[in-house]
Amino acid sequence: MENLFGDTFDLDGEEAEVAVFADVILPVPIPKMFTYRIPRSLEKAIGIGYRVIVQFGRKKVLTGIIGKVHQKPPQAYEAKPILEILDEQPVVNPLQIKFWSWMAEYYCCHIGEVMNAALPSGLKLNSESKIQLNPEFDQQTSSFPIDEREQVILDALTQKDELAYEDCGKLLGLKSAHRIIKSLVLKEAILVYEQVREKYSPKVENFIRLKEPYASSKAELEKLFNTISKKPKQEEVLLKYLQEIPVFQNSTKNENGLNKKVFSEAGCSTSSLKTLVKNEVLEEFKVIKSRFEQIPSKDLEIELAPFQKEGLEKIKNQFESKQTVLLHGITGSGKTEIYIELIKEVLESGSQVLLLLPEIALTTQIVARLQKVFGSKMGIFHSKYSDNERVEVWQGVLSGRFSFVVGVRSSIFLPFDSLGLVIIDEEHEPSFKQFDPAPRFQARDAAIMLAWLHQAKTLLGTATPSFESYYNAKNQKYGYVPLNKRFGEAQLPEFVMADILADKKKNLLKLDFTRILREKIQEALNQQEQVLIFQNRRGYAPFTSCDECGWIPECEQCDVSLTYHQYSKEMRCHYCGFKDKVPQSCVACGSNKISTIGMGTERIEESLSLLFPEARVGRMDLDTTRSKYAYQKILEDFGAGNLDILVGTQMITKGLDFDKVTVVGIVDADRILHFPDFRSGERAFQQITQVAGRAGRRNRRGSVIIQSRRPDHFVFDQVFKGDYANFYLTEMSERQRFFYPPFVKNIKVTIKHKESQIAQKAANHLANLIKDIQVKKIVLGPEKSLIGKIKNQYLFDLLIKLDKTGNVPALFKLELRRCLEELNFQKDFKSVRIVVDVDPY
DNA sequence: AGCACGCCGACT
DNA sequence: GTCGGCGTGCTC
Repeated sequence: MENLFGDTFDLDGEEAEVAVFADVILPVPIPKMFTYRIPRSLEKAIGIGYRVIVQFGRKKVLTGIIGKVHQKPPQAYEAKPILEILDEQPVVNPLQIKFWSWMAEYYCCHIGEVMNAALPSGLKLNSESKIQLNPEFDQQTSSFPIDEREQVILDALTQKDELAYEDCGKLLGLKSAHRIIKSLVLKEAILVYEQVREKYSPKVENFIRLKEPYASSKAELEKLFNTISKKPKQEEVLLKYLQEIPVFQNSTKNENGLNKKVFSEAGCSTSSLKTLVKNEVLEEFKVIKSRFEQIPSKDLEIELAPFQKEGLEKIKNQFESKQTVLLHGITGSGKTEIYIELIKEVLESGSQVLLLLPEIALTTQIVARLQKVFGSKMGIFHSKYSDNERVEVWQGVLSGRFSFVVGVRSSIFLPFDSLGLVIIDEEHEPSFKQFDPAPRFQARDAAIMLAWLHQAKTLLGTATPSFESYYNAKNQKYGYVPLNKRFGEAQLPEFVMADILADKKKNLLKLDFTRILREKIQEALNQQEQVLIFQNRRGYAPFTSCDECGWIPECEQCDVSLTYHQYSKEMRCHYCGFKDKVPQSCVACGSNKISTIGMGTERIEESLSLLFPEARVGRMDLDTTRSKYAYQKILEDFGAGNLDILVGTQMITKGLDFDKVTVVGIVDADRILHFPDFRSGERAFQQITQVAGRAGRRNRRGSVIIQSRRPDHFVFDQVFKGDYANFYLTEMSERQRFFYPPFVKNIKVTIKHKESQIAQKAANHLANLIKDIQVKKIVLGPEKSLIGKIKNQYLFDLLIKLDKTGNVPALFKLELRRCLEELNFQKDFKSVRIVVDVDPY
């Protein structure tokens, strides 16, 4: 109750009659939180970050997260109650809610979408609509007639207590049983309800132990052996147990028991085991096991080279005044050792550490190395992890089991509460940017924000900084620490340009390989050394075409040709997932001369086998590393010397240290260079430098052979000299002249509709609305998207180049939201979908 | 997004 | 009539 001054006061010493409300974040793309009423019974046990179950809409039940607790009743509607609280402790902390809100605002999406990306789906609950018989219902006395199909449902419900909504349709052979169910509900014959199920299930293993009195009395045990001596199978089981668990030496050993699978592995009879359990000699019990092994940490002393020590000190110095530091260390300069030292120090101070790695680097040596140092306090967050594994990492961070996490892009969402340091390794990697779905965030930038929220430091490490980061370092926004020496005085490789066109003219180009590259490979093979061949993935998608007329199978719903998937032997659309059989004859001319051309790497692999029949050639790309451990296996093979040549995409450039690699070849550098994108120069520099870094580490000088049609391009020269700074300056003047990032902020808006005309009109209209926003900017387009149609939706793009100064971007985004609302308000454009991508790639 | 509701054409 | 296809509007 409120008095005149707005104060609350107690009635008879009881608690004030003020209802408590919660703003709940729900996984729906609606730009707000939803206010629910907290029932009295739950008031004490609720706060920010708890998962709750609420009803949303007519019937659907959803998991949400409490974003705010307050006492302001909503004006326009009656708040529904929270149905249930799922947790004893919050699974999300207030800092995370702040982080989510920031992300939604910055990347122009909804907080529900952020939550969707942040929570492992094992923590999200789904509800399923079910029906059951209404206990009040009696068909005899009911005044409603039940028709034939309704009877089918009712009969089914006498067999089973409940039926899933979807199954009712199947039962009747209908697409949807909606009408029937509705009618039955109206007749009060059935009840509809929502069933929620927890998705996460802990890993449970069965254990066996000896029961009393045998466990504590030798005499009893001897008696037992006498009685079962005629049953050799049972005796064997018992002996196996006693052999593994010396019961009388240590009674706790028996308490903990023996994993049941030990018996089956030892070939003991499982039925005898069962009998012993039944006869109460042994007992079976369940133990919840972590999905992650316990690994002891060895406090390995790592001796830093003097230049690394110096680098470390510089980083720490710069952290005094700067939140973020860019560590620009050439390949082989030993950034990992520096990370380890820093991580150790921060962990000792009691704070948490997050190390972000690009996806493809996560399966490599660096992780194994870190694990040796940090053991079980290090959590790994993988993109190939199952749902259950993700939930366990999440809970591990929550419980404090993991104070240090190494992970991919999405690990910025883990429930850290006291980060002290965030490291982003390979900071320049474009894979830190999420394209689809929303939130379309750049994990590096988001991590810097996250660190700021924690008042933590951020270290960006790379051999080839992104221009954005280097620019920030130059402008004193970030600290900057260069590391120019290679560990162990390893030499820079020798660079050789191979002119594709010149060789072609002289007929020296064989199966895409120039003479010089072939010679270098042969040399290496003769010396028992290894070779890496790099092929860019872009532009080498596998496809199928007709040899007679050139027909290429295309997706019916999208503007792209179908790609050939070797492992499943089918044609697939990358954009909508459409699948088709590999065509046996040409649809256009009927010819049966259809050929399928695989990935670029596949072709290169074949060519190499033909050119060097004695060499053992391996391949590593998306196709060959689809399974969880395939990646490691190929690398192990190569590392052990079971392969002479390894062909691969980007993957082979990540964190590999193979001493025996002396030759690195880039088959087609032009594909990297001439990509229609303002970042293509930057990318080319980065990729070539990274690939080159794999050549000749320790004591041998390696060679890097680059094949190109334009060997005189200035990028190559700059890469050879390792002259990043100069290359940066050249490119940056271009970017400044043509208004590219980092001089402006790019925002891409994509307009989608299933009718080309409407999409175009809407795009034009939106462009005009945006042009009217009163900030400094350039609006380009609308233009048909690179891929004009996806999933039967026509796409048009707008690109906004925005002044970055002050609060212009924030202001603009606010106005942009208004424009989008205004557009969708017009009745012609009601079903137009719009996607906003801030800082697109 | 997901789901209901309502309107409409097609087919028994 | 009844099925199922879509467009539209709403969700605390």
